[in-house]
Amino acid sequence: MIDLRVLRDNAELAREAQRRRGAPPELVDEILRADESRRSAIAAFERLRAEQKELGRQVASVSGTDKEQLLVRVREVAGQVKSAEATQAARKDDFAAVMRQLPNLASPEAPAGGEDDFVVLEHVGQPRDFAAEGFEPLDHLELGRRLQLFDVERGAKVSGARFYYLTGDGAMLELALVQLALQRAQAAGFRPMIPPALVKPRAMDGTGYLGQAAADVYYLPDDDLYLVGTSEVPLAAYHSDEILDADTLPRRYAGFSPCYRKEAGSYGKDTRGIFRVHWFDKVELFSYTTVEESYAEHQRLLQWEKDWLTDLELPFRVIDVAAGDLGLSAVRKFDCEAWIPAQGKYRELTSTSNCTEFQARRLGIRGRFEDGIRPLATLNGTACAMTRTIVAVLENHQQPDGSVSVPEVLRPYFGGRKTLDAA
RNA sequence: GGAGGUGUCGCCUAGCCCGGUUUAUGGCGCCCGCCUGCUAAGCGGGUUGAGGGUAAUCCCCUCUCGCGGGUUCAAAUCCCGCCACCUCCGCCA
Repeated sequence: MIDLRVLRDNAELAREAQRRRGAPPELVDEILRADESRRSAIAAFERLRAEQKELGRQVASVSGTDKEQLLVRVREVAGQVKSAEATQAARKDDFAAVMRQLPNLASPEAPAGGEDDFVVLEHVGQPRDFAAEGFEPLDHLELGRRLQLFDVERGAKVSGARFYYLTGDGAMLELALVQLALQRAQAAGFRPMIPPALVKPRAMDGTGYLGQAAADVYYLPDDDLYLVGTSEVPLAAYHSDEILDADTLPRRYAGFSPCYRKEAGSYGKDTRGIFRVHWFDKVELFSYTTVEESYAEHQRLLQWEKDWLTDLELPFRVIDVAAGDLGLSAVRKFDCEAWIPAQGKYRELTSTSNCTEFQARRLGIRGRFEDGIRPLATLNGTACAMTRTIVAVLENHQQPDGSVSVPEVLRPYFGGRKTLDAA
């Protein structure tokens, strides 16, 4: 069951954190009230249940008129137990329902404010000066057309807007990125995983995606299954309802899966090319550790992402996402945004979140420590989201003749080729 | 999709037909002790797990026999639904 001691002890802190992310602080009070009535209902039920049990023992050991008399009393208690049990169950449900609405508490270190209040932590690499090189950069769609790397027209014909086919070297480029990302992740201690992309409601809700992000999620009503928007979901649910021994921590996984997103509310945004699509493939990093360790682990995930983008020779910046833009589950989030020349902007390529105990509580993921059993912390981070990485690689590594130079680290996957050229 | 079978405390297993001291039997493993040059063997004891109460590693309570309902004063045991696994058939990559 959910441990509320921290929330009780830090009710003021919790209210403050709620305010910071724009959620109603009354929710904290509501939760504490629901918790109280749940507790008293449970206590009442347990008292009656104990009495019933004791009477039952007596019934079993007597016979004749004594038994008949006892049974009268025992039936009465049984009735009370039944209603107390129902009350208790209802109070538990009430509590669980109100508890689910509570977002994770934003870290005090996260910048205050909303979507636009992020803080830029650093810039890595220099955007190319195309003017100095004497040519105007093409956007990824134009490059993709010339090199026949993907086909958005036929994607739309077959599946609708925001779908695409990766073709030829484009398909090979994705597989190269997958292969390299998984290899590097494995070398860094992450166990490669290919998880299911359809999950039950529990997994989706437990990771926090049925809250404010629910509109973005594909659902199959006939089967009561959701299409995941990231393999974070099956990787988090992997250890649901398990107790992991402390000496097996941290557990690190790298999942490769398709990701499905409705992109509701983004009509008209990023409609060109494959920058924003309803489906893409992604390698995702995921860690289970302790809350105390989670902050250092978060930095490690960020460092992994920075090294990856650096090795792909992409210029990028790192931002510290503001409290109001964290989503339900994260206490802190860092995004790496790569420079996209044709847009003249930095755009999100990777994102890493520390969810502390939020997902672990909802999914029943606990650790066994010397001083007892506690929820773990979960963290996730993008290793490589294929379409956006392809966009960034194409645009940043394009050459005046419309070809694209292959980053050094990817060349082994192209038989040593140094460029992608028109067929 | 169809038919049949199975699901018990870390693992194996008894109990289920015939509901009641089941706080679930036994073995393995594990822990403690004895014995023994050492080790093994042997002997004795302990050992389901989770949640909660409490200052508390004492103690107490609740839940726990795949999950959820039902019947009953009482369910591992009877009834219904669901899930997972196994075997066979069908279909299929």
